[in-house]
Amino acid sequence: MRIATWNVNSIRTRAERVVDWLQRANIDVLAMQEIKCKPEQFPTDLFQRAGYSVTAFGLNQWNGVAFASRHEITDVATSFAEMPGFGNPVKGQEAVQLTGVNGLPQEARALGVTVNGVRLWSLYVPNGRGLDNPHFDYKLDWLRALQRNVTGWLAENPEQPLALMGDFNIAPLPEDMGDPSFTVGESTHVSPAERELFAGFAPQLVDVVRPYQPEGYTFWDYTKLRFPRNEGMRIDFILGSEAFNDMVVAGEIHRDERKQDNPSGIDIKPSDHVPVVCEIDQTLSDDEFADDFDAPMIFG
DNA sequence: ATGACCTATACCATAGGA
Repeated sequence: MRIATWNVNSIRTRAERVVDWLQRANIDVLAMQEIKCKPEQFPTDLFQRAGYSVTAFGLNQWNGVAFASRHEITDVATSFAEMPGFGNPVKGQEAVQLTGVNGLPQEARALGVTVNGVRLWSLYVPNGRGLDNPHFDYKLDWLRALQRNVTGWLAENPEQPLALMGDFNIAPLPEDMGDPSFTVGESTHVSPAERELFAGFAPQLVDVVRPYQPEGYTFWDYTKLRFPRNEGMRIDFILGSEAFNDMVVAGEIHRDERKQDNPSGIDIKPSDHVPVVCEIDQTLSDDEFADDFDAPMIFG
């Protein structure tokens, strides 16, 4: 099963390009971030015609997360426990917008699903905006709450194949930051606090792509010729539990999707992020329950 | 020269992005 994450920067603008890539890259499950629309505005038909079902969560023109999958999606969650909120309630979304642990309205930044027995989260970690901005504290609190959830989920079931996928808005290692306008001590994405929190997902969760793809960025700012100069950042990740990581057989960063010209010639501008992919072989699973996918269990 | 963008919206200016 080929699993991917992609901050698409508006799915309505880029739907044809995304679906074309799904087919070219033979992707089974895609976690999307920044769909920038409500579920009823999502171009679901286009995905369905290509053989993908869609689960989307968005409140307005900001944020928004979704999954597209060739396999059945179950157990949908639009937030995790104790997720903090930010800002003001979105008008007209009282029915679906939950209140965070801090009393503020939760944003559309997390979507949990189960596919083929694998628990997957599409995550759009808050940007932070600036080290002295309230959004930065929100970012750290949001990550701390996520970490508490991961600890809880794996304490409950240590053998569960689980992956956090998405735009973490953190460049964890020095080599992950190639944008000269970001400086340790002055900028978000590279601060010690953010990097410590990211590193804190280990050893429960590990970056499953980096062993296969040790170099390369996943984002280049639209401005300042960042892509032609290759001044990007590695901020999009797939973090897998031990059971998930044991099944991984490939990891990829699809850098060409940042190019203006689509490899298939579709005239749609690129997102500022590129897809990050991992391939898992579920026959490698040690989980006796996962064996159900291949052969009936023999009891007694 | 280190600048040059992109998206959505109560739309021609602003918010948000990273």
